Amino acid sequence: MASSGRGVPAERAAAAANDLVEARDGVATLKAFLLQLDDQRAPWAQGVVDAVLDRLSSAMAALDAGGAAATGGQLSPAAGSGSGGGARPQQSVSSSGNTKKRSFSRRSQRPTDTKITSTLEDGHIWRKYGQKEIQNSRQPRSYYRCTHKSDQGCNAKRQVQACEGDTCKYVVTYYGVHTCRDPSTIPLGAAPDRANNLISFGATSNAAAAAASTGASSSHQYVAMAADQLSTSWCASDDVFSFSSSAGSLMQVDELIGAVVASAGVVTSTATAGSAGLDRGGGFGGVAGGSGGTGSFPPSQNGLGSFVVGSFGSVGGDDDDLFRMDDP
DNA sequence: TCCATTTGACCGAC
DNA sequence: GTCGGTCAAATGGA
Repeated sequence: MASSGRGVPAERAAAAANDLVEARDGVATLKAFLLQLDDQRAPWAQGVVDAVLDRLSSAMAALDAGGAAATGGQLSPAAGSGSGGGARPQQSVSSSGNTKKRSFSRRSQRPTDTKITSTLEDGHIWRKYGQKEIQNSRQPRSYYRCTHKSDQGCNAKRQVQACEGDTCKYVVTYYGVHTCRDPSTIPLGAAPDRANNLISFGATSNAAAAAASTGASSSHQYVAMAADQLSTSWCASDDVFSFSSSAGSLMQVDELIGAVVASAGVVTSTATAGSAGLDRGGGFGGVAGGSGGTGSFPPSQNGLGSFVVGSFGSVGGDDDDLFRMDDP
């Protein structure tokens, strides 16, 4: 990419790569800190951090690979399957003649989001296609794909597994993004596919919803404002990660956020509000299900109802990643 | 009859 | 060789 004619100049790509390295290191430090937390929300926070790490690694790999992505690399989790629907290579019959034999790629996707929730509803319609007993886990894992896979080629998937400690809660891992256009799940109508650089926090999420619902053209301003809050309000809230009592942690997180935002270029991204590309399925605090407003699903216990949408600048990615920031 | 779920088997990644 | 993700036939409900 960096060397491509239409891509970012090589020197800028190198600088972005360096920033990504720093951001990744910061997230790694943050993760190490989370491992020491004795808080019930720590696993959730770690999941968020892992998702961030995945995205950063993906972005770095994309930069490193340069134009390799065009050669069919596995850097883009959604691109491989994409809107083409049945991109999965299938061999209908093997040498044995068993019609059940087939070929498919596995683990080619990175999680686009991971969250812990008390309900399986997320505003999207899922179809279960498998369940599996997982090693070292008493809870089976269920596999879902978007019900619109067949008719619209939507390749969004999710995995659901009950929490070990609290079976009333579920660990939901999302893969890919919804490309479907179900009016019942995407109330805002058609919109650009890559409107994924939207960040909202706290009360600002209302503004996000409002901006989105109205298709506001000032999305850049909104993103800039939200990004600013990312480095300030977020870290100051006890409702998020419960960091504020730990001396030094705030600075660490602040640096991390700054690095992530700066490296990913969130503020300067070409976000467009009011997009169907926003993963409202994962967007618990968003406008899922048409119930309206923020925090409609599930109700946020602390009213924070915050989440992050976007792939931190969409460096080499086109996923609508969503990192929920409210209390699980 | 249609559609969603269940479940055993297949098969690629590790 | 093991594990886990996916397929597809079987099953059940509307």
